[in-house]
Amino acid sequence: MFGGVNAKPRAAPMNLAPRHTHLIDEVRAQGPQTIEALAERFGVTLQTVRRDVQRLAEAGLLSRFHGGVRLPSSTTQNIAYRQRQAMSSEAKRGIARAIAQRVPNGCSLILNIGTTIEAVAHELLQHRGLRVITNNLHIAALLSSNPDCEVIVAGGLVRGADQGIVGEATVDFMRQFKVDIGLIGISGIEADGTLRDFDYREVKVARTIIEQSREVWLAADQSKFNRPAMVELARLEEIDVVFTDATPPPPFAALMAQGNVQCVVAGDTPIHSPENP
Amino acid sequence: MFGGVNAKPRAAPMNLAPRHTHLIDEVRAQGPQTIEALAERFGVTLQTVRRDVQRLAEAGLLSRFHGGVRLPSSTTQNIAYRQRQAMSSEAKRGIARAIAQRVPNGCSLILNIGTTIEAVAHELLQHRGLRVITNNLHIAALLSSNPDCEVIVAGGLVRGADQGIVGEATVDFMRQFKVDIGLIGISGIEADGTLRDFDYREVKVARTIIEQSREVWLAADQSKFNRPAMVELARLEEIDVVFTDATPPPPFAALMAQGNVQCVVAGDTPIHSPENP
DNA sequence: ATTCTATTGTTCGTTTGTGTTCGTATAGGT
DNA sequence: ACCTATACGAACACAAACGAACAATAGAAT
Repeated sequence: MFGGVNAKPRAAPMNLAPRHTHLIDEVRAQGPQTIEALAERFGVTLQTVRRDVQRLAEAGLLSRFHGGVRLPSSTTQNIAYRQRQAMSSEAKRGIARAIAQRVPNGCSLILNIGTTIEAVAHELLQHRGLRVITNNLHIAALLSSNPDCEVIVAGGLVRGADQGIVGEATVDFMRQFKVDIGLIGISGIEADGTLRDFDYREVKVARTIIEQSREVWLAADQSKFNRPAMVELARLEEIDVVFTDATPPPPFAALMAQGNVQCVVAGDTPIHSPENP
Repeated sequence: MFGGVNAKPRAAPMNLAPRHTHLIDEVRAQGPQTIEALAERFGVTLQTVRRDVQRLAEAGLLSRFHGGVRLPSSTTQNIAYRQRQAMSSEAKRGIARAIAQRVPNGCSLILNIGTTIEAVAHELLQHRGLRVITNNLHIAALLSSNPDCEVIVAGGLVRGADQGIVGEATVDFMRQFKVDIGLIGISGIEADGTLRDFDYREVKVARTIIEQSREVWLAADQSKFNRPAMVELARLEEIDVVFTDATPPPPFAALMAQGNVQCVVAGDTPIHSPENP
């Protein structure tokens, strides 16, 4: 044909070539890379790398800067605002990290409602072979983006306030499973050693989690100690490990010791890696 | 020389040829393969491999790129899903609006997986007194922000690609309920009147939805007609109303009439409000 | 036996990916 | 603020891969 003016039909639905996936892997593994380094790494032209990078950036998989690329800020996933909000608290993040470090790869977990627990889920994104059961929609959506994590969401009524799943059906559903670690958040711990929450439907779920877990961990920042709440959930003695961000006030140290409850204060504890962090 | 050594038991419309299975095994074992390598491996021409690969890719069993194929990775599927979500959004919205207009306030619904169904959920945000059961995380999160809507999410395994919930547990959970309207999406409707999908786990859920609904509505844009898919889900006669965005091609009008299936084409139909709009 | 259908091979026009060149935009130093 | 080295993106050329159409073949249905 002669130099006809071809109306370009617009290349829309492209699939990823193998080099594209390797390119992402490279950036994931090595951190930010220059275009030149990538070109040499794959034995192609600079222009070719630029084209690759442009597409990947358009798809939101990479973030480019003058001269190179890096991973997009905080792993691209469309996390809800309240989730970022949850992550923004330094104390929560510290607790979350302390917990995540002690979760071995390949184990089974139950995670329940609460912004602290959501922070933990975020820290678990890099773990491998986890099997997670949760009654928190945010956590389910977040962790299902980890291809190496099997996520099971509990059925039941969705609470509008925090997208938590509660109710009888949820309890029934949870009873089908038995996991290595049950991780729960809480509204308040009173001085008599009772754990309490506000929503009795959520309390029933938490109780079930305790029953169905071989080991029970509690995440509770310092504001929870001596905070009153309506419904009794459990007693401190039923917990195996408490994670918090500051040494608890007087009555609680004794209570924990007496109940044989281990207490981990995020930040100031030595980290002896469990199996394979 | 192609010695068709294997006697095929049945020449069903869309079954897996033996080479297809081997082809997937090969990719599973060896990783990404070029079309040329596969052609040589099986002693057939490039074009034949392309045809095989095209089918398998449509079924979601493989992911193809220029020059070859690989196993579909969860990131790949995720991208594909977002592209689908962005695609033909105008048609989807039209269908969604037509459906939402016919959903009376205060009724109970089941919504399943699919981008079109998600669009419907969007249009239902202003309805009041709905009770919605869904196995789609996006829909659950979306509708739970409507304070006047009771959302029940089904339990089960979360599929990474589209945050759909599938599996045995999901089916069991769904069986607890009986609703006014079951609304399902679909991958393809063949000319013989069978509704088909790609993921058999999702098919089981859809079947259950049909069983547990007093009335079954189907949302299917025009691209779904005559689109082949692997797993049979149901027959057209089991549907009460089909919602689409353009008059279906010839064979389907007759099929619907014969099966006593009402067909609503979004946009060109008069809207007689059902009970209370 | 014949007819029909599904699958494969063949051909050819079109699309896509890559390398090359060149004018423009950007970052960093003086 | 200026200047310069370097990165960037558009345009073109070429080869490989792709998909549609047609012909050939084997197996099943009649």
